[in-house]
This record gives sequence, structure tokens and C-alpha cells, in this order.
Amino acid sequence: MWFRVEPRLSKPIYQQVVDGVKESVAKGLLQPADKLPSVRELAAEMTLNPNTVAKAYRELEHQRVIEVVRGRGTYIAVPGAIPDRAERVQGMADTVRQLLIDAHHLRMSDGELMQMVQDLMNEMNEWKGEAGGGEL
Amino acid sequence: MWFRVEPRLSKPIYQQVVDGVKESVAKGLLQPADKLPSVRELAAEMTLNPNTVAKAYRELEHQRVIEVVRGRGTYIAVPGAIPDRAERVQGMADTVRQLLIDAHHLRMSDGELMQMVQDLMNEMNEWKGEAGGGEL
Amino acid sequence: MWFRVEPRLSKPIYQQVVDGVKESVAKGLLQPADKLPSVRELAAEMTLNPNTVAKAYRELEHQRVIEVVRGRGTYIAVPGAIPDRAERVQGMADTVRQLLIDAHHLRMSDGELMQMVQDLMNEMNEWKGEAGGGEL
Amino acid sequence: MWFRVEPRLSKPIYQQVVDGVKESVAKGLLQPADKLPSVRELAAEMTLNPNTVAKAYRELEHQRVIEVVRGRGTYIAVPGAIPDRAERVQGMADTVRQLLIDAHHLRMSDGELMQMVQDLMNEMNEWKGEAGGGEL
DNA sequence: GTGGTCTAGACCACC
DNA sequence: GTGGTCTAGACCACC
Repeated sequence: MWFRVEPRLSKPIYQQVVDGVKESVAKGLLQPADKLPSVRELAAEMTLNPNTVAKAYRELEHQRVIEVVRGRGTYIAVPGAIPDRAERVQGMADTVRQLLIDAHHLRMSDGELMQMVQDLMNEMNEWKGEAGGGEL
Repeated sequence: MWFRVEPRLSKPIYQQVVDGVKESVAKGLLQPADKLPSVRELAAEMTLNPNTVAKAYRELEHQRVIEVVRGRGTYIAVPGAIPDRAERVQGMADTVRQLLIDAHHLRMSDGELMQMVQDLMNEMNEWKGEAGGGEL
Repeated sequence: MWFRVEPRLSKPIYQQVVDGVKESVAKGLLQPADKLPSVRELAAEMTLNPNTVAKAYRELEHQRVIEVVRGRGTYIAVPGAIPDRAERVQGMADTVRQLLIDAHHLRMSDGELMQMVQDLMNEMNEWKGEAGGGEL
Repeated sequence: MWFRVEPRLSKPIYQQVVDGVKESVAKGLLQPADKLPSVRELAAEMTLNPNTVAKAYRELEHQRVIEVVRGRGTYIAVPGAIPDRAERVQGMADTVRQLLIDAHHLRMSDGELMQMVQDLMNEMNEWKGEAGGGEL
């Protein structure tokens, strides 16, 4: 697969799988309608407990990142309507606030943090065919 | 106190206390050498178990956010040396990456996210005397 | 287990557990990747409260002596990078100074103390396969 | 006085006073029959609670480091008989063992630790008029 | 007054 | 099965 799982991290393994898939989608490595390995295949490939993978897939389906077609397989979902601004803001504000708090305690300046966000955005977008996926 | 605790959230209560104190420090509401309520006072005020508050204080001490003077009380720590750039980057990179992934799945554009970070920085800095607190 | 706990000593029980594990590691009785008993097992075996053992394990994890794999168990950590000389000196100097002070008040000569350190080093290293374990 | 007290350290203040006096004696800065400041004088000089100083003096008297002559004052004690070897060993062995354990976990080699003990012995002895006080 | 330790026991997430 | 969190309440050392 296109990501790794570290059992020793405190982040739960199923969550690492969820985030790994979402990262691949964000980078464009996985495109809408791409087929994912079955629960058992992925579990075997990564030497994980199938229950763990199944839980990750359930969570991804719930977040509408993937679609499970019974008897056929699992696919990256076609993105739905863009949620309105209020919804987007609500979903991100607490996370960004936490980021700013952590940055402060690491003694990182506002400018330095902005630069870092910019750099990692570029890194992320590099994976995509073109600039795509992120302009205002 | 200057923050609230929601027992129903999945974030552990002791962690909410940790983050609440760190947020107050980042906003400048709590300054170095300020005295914090005692474990028992804060527990009573927020109707938490003293052990839970003690755990939060222990974690804050470990992160060098506060200093415990035995038999006297607990104080906001004077910030130590600024960690070098590599350390700051290492500490934040994964968090920022996760932020970008989440933003993508909420269909938030890069520009929109930058704007949001900027806005929340301003909100955070408003609490301080002047804009201060973060330029390189 | 490979050490005992004396509740009547003034050294806190959880600290005795921490030191006991660290001593076993120093002697080579516990090797990297060895599995430790679970919190509940050790608590039962030593008739301690599980919370006390959990606190010791948390401290050991924080000191990077052990690694906790959630839902799987607890393991002796693989040692990380060797801290640089300045760090090692800083970590030990106060302890050695205290040792010298105590030795003086017990009327132990410098030579006698050196001999004692040497002897106990040998005792410690005996547990390992060969003399090994400490030369520069 | 010839030492400092740091209230923020986890070592109890009264213990810091005890150790400070013992260190001065070990270095020869305080000699048998030297007069110590009274409890109140020392408390005032160091801005400590008189109870704290009194507790330290009580402990020092119990360890036969000082002698309290009621109505006259407090003096550094004349050292008594040298305890026999078994007693000296018993008093130090656990401390040295703990030192070796800590050194191992700091990844300090046996040779390096020996060197450090030697260096700090020299540093300590420098304070004395001559080499004095420590040969086998 | 302050924080630190410990027991006892419930409940939960994760694998 | 594993460790993590939380409450409730006792007891202690320190200042």
C-alpha cells in the first residue's frame, strides 16, 4: 500500500489506516473510483488484524471517503457537494487553534508557522499531476 | 478559570485541562510566575476529581509549562531556551500534515486554509497587549 | 519478577518498580524487545494496586526504557542514540557529588570508594554474558 | 552561607540545607567546632521558614554532623570513631548501585563513570588546604 | 495550607 | 486479552 503503520505509536492502528488512506487521496495517489484491496487482502499485506482494517474501512465509509459495494468491493468515493463555508470553518477551527497553541509552546513564530504550512502544502501538491486541488 | 471542560467530549478531561492552561498561556492570559489554583481548588471549582487535576498538572510540569513548588503552590514557568529550528519543525510537521489532509477532505482550498490560520492567529494575538507575540 | 518491592521503605513503591526494571535492564536480565508482564499481571504477582504499576510503567515509558503497544503489551525498548558527553555529565554530576559527600561523612576514603564502585561494576557486569557492557 | 537553596527543585528545602552543610564540611569549608548561624539567623539570611531550618538542624544533629549546645549555639561536630568497613559498605552500596543503573541508562561507559568520579573527587579536595581527607 | 502516593474499583478503547 | 481514564477517599511529607 501507499502508507505505513507503526503499531508502537500511540495513535490507534485503525486510525493510522484511516489517515493513510485519506492522505493518499489528498495527494491524488488514490483517485475517485479506484478500487481498494479487500479487508483481508490489506490485513494480510500489512500483517494487521482483519478486525482492525474492517474498523478503518467502516470509519472511512462513514466519512464518505470510500464506498463499499457489497459483493463487488470497496472504492474511493466521488466527492459530494462542497460543504458550505460555515461547515468547513466549524470542522477546522478547533484543530487550527490547537495547532497555534502547540506552535506557541514550541516557541515557533507566526511567520515561521505560516511558512511551514505553505511548504507542506507545496509538498502535498507535488504529488498531483498538476498544481490542482487547492487554489482559492 | 479561563476555560471550560466538557466531560462528554472524547478528549480526556485531564487533557482538556492541559490544553486549557496552554491556551491561556498562548493568549497571554496567564503570564510567567502567575500562580495557578491549587489542585484541590481547581478540582472543586470545576467539579473534577483532584486526581484528574493532579494528572493534568503533572503533565504540564513535564512539558515545562508550569512549575510546582512543593508545599507552596504551582506557577506558570518562565520559558526556557528556544528550541532550534529542526526541533520545532519536527514537533509540528506531522500535525500540520494532518491538518492539510483534513482540510482537503472538507474541500477547503489552500488559500482558504491560509486565511483561516491567519484569522485565528489574529484572534489569539488580540488577547495580548499589542499584536506582538510571534514574529520572527 | 526479578526484583522485590518493600512497601515499608520511604522510596515510593512505584519508584521501586521503576528502579527494579531499570536494574534488570542494566544487568542484562531484561533485553530489548523482551515482553514485560501486563499491568494487571505484575500487580497481582506483587500484590500491588494496578494503578501503582501503571504509574511505574508510564514513568518507564517516559524515560524510554520500555515501549507500550496499545492492546498488545509492554516491551523493553531498543536503546536510542547515545546522548552526547555534555548531557551524560549533566545528568550524573549532581548524583556523584552527593555520593562523595555521603562517603565523606561515612568516613570512607576516596580509594575505598573507588574500589567499591569498581566492585559493584563487576557485580553488575557478571550478570551479562561476558564482562562486556561498559567500556568506552 | 556557603550554599544555595532552590525552592523549585523537587528536593525538599530542609534536605537541601542538610546537604549544603554536609557538602561544606566535606570540602573543609566548615571545620569541627566552627559555629553555625542560629536557626533564626540562617532563616532570615536565606529567606526560609524557621521551621524548615530547624528541621534541617535536627536532622544534621541526628546524623552527628553538628552539635547543639543549648543556650550557647550550634557547632560542627568533631568526627567520632570511624565506622567499620561493613557499616561503611552497607551505607553506600545501594547508593552506588543506583548510580550504576542511572549511568547505564544514560549510556555512560564504566570507564567514563570512573573518570567522572575521579574528577569530582579532585574538585572536592581542591577546596581543602592540602590533598588531605581521602587517601586509602 | 500545598502537592504526592496509594488503594479500590468502574468503565472504556483498542487489538 | 491489553493499557488508559476517572472517581472516591485515605494518608503522608513538606512549608
